Amino acid sequence: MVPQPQRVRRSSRQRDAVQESLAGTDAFVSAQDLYASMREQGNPIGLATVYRALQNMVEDDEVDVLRTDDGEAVYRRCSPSHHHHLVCRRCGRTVEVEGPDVESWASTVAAAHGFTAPDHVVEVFGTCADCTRAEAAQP
Amino acid sequence: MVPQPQRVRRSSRQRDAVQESLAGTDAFVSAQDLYASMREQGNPIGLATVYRALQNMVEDDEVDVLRTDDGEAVYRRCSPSHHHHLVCRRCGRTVEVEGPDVESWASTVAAAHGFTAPDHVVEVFGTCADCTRAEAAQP
DNA sequence: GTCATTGCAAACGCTTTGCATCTGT
DNA sequence: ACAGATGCAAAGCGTTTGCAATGAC
Repeated sequence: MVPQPQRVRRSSRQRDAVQESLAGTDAFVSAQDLYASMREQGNPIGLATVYRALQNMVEDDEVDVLRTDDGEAVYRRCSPSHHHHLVCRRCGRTVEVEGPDVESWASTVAAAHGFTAPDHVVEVFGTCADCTRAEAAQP
Repeated sequence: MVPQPQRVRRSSRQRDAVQESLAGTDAFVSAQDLYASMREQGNPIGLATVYRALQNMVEDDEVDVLRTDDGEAVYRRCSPSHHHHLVCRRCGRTVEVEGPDVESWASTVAAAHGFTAPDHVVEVFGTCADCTRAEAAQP
């Protein structure tokens, strides 16, 4: 495995703004959402710049990215170590969780079928406490 | 929960062809791939029809669908019961696996954070035996 | 001065939709 | 005959890219 050359990154107002915006939430947000909210807050930025900043952060393992069922990419700042997510299907709030059991289960299953270099994606969806309450009040 | 009205489906040459095409493989394939391979095999069909047929099958729980990292939807015929997938990242070959441990882990984690109605997505990726051999021969 | 970054608009690729036509029942 | 299915082309939508201008170091 190559240590990957890690391109030089210059800092800039826009890049910092994206990071800050991402730091301000616990939810997975799309590039479009970020773009819109940054503009609303009087923070001029180009859509392409948002995408490029996010791409860079993904490369640098500063954010997690996953695809929604309708194909949109959503991003979230994350801790650098391996982990999984518990995502509220209503409000998008996210909790990082660890699952040592899952890790071993995944590699066992892979090995049992002759698969090597196992990797896995585990996302748990649910309705968070607040939203469960909200749904009970107004279904 | 509503028993879902389950729309009427008429049979047709094209629809049957899509089903048959899906039945012939163990891999997750995209709508575009299906479209291309069906045409190659002298089976005229419209791209929109492929998409519509696949949508119907997903609604009827006849196929699984998931998104690749680049946002393409890929489909695979599946057994009706709950299960997870072990997918070869090289050739797309797929094995359905069960993971009772994972099920319980997911609901435990959800409950621990006050989340209700847990659901989860677990996909294990790896390189299958054949592809591991192929990679060793030609990296 | 050099080279990464930005913004815009155009290009892309996958997917969906409108609509007239065809077809299964 | 009625309602669903088809094909084509056009539209949608999120994302990427070309390119000239700008800004960091």
